[in-house]
Amino acid sequence: MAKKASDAGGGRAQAVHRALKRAILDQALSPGSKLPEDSIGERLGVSRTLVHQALVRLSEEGLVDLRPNRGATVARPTLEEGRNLFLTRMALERLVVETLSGKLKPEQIEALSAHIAAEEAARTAHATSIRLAGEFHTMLAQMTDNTSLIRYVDELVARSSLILALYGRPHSSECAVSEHRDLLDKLIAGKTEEAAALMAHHLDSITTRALLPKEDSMNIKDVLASYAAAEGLA
Amino acid sequence: MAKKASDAGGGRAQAVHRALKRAILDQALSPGSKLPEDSIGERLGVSRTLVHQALVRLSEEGLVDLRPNRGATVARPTLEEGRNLFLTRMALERLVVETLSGKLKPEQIEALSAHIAAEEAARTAHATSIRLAGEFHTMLAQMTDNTSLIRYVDELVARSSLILALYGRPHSSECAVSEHRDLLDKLIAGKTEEAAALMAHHLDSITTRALLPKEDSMNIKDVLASYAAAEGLA
DNA sequence: GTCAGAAAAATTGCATACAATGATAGAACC
DNA sequence: GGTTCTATCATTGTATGCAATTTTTCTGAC
Repeated sequence: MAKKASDAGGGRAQAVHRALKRAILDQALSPGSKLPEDSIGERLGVSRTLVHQALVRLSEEGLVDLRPNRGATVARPTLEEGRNLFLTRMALERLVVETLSGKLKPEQIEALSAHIAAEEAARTAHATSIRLAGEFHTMLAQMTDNTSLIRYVDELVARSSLILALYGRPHSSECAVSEHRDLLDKLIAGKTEEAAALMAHHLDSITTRALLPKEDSMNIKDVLASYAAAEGLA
Repeated sequence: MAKKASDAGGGRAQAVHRALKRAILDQALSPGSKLPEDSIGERLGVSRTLVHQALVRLSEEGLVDLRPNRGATVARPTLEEGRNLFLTRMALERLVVETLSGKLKPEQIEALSAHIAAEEAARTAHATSIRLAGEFHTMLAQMTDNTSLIRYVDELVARSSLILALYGRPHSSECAVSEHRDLLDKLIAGKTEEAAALMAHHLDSITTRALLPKEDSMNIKDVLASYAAAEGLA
């Protein structure tokens, strides 16, 4: 008989890692949330050991802040980190585009096309929209067959989701879907430079569209600051 | 009182990770070597738990091959992985160069210059030569203040060392030192494109110079294959 | 009411212990 | 002699337990 479904794809350690990662990216755990090892372990039915390992790994991936002896929290990347992250993404995804341009196989084109359709269908659901948009980029990376490239793009896309969740405007990812389709067209046609430019523009517009603090994500200090100013205080 | 020197820079878990990483990169542990958890733990004076965590982490970084329930070995990257890895490096280090060009501060220039001098001094010692050459690239990355970029370049440089150790010709890194100095000059002068081109050429020449199997690293099958061909067999 | 200090609780870091999986060696059989 | 089955051993994967550190709560003074 097969192993338990929850173990799919590796040991339980990896399962815990995936579960937490998924929870963070789905914003079920919002940035800044505390992540106590034993309550997580209890909830997931594993020991603290495995949760600890998963948290360490997530902190290496930048999804979790881990301060020694003081516990883990869901990461709250700064705007500066966000901008740097998108710069790195751009460098890597340019390589993805260059690698793939004119070399996509029919079934790959099929899969990408289907995914874009799914993105269009999910345009209203904000959270899944972000997820699907990210998955498009990881799909592209996957097709390069370059393991380090795949890993890094995956990580950066995941962190990007976190950043978009933190700083993104409500409807910032809507326009991106058409850009995905345009990009795919250029890739199929083998127009490498145009595709690369499109990818650069795509990521740049995500950055500039999103990387401005949205109103309701301001912290208490910021909120009070404006009231204080209005009253001539502090 | 300060902590024990061996703990410097984080918990013991990280100390174990650094120790193993260093041992691998120094080729004290050669590619393919078995890495049993308890003997390592005994030797380092820590429990298997920490060794296990370090090995998992190293496997994520590509320095260790970890097969479930079958133990860890020092990674033996394939030539294909090596080529892909250098492609990824090129994409990222181009970003490093673009970020740094014309913006190096005097003390940074000083540090880089001193490092290049050290490389020249160590030209005879093959192992340290590889290490110093790598450190030059990680120093550059560090100066970008882009944390994801730093992390990925660090990782790729480390893996590159492994690959050079496996496939590099005995004296393949000698010429690279002068290229480092040329690159620094272009960076200081702010000639971004020239610097980027130089970096590309630098990495490319490392690749083509090194990524051909050296004679004594061929495995039995390969060795026999050439004999078989010479005799008109198989 | 607030502030400082101390005791208690909660939480992490690590080691040890146990269970499960794979490797190895020996015996039985062909 | 070689092959297969089995029993033993070695090694990993995970849980539990203990010590250390941090946070919280309680107490008492001002």
